[in-house]
Amino acid sequence: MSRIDPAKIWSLNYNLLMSVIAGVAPDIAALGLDTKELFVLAQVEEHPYPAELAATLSMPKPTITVYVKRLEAAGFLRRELDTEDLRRHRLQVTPAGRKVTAKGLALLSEAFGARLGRLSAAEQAELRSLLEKLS
Amino acid sequence: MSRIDPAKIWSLNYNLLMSVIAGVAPDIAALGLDTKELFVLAQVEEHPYPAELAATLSMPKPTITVYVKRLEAAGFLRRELDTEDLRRHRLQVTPAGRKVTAKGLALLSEAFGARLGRLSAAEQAELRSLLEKLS
DNA sequence: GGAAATTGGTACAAAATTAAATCAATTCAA
DNA sequence: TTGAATTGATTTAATTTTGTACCAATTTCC
Repeated sequence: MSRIDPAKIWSLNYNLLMSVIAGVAPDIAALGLDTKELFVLAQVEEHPYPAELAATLSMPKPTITVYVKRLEAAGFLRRELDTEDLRRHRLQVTPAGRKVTAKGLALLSEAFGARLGRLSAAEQAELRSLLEKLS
Repeated sequence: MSRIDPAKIWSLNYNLLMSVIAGVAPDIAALGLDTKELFVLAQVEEHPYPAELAATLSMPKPTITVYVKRLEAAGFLRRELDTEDLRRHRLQVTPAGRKVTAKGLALLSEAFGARLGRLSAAEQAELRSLLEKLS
């Protein structure tokens, strides 16, 4: 059995993810959202503070600032000062934001689902389980 | 059993890859290379033409032009007109380029290998096999 | 053959992203 | 307490990335 090179797996995986996202980017853009904005929006419920978003998405803080500002301007997000800690801005997804997130993720699911379709249900579950262990 | 949401898997996977690469980016930079340049360089042997690189890496052509120019200036790459088709520029990795690629990929392997270490050898092989089916 | 369409690559200008510096609020340590 | 250090977020300026338009070489199709 050939030795497994982690960089090889990483790159394989990376190219796969990028090709999928490049494929749906135009459709997501049609929702009035760019892909990075969708990623941010999709994580807000779980991570309602910019600093948390920056950490989980591995993005610089100023980048998050920019996306949040745009998402707010688009009416997908609301910002309010956190009463516990006045440095923090607690983010809230608006109903419109929730709707557009669902649509965007549906597009991504459709596209990536087409690839996943090459795997059996059991293999898909296995993949998810492996990735969760790595995360 | 819970229904598998492809977008969920995609995002999990994306955050994982980004966090790994963000972790090694400084070390790769210390080699005089940024991460995207490393990805380009690592694919040149397999895809020696800019247009091919753009396709496999899902990057716009002008982006490849920029990276190739920098890699050439750094002495990691050589460019020559293809004798078969004078529109194409065939790329060649130089010995210095080969060396720096190996170092960069080693860093990536080390970082991602640390994550993969959470999996058994059999699981790692399974992961690779699943990803190959998807690619 | 030779126009029309396609393909590979680049230049330039515009847009996106980020590093560095900054400010304000909180926490820590004495 | 209080002042030093840390943390959350933003601004500004610089760098990176990319869309658009373009040129040159090749291919297609009449």
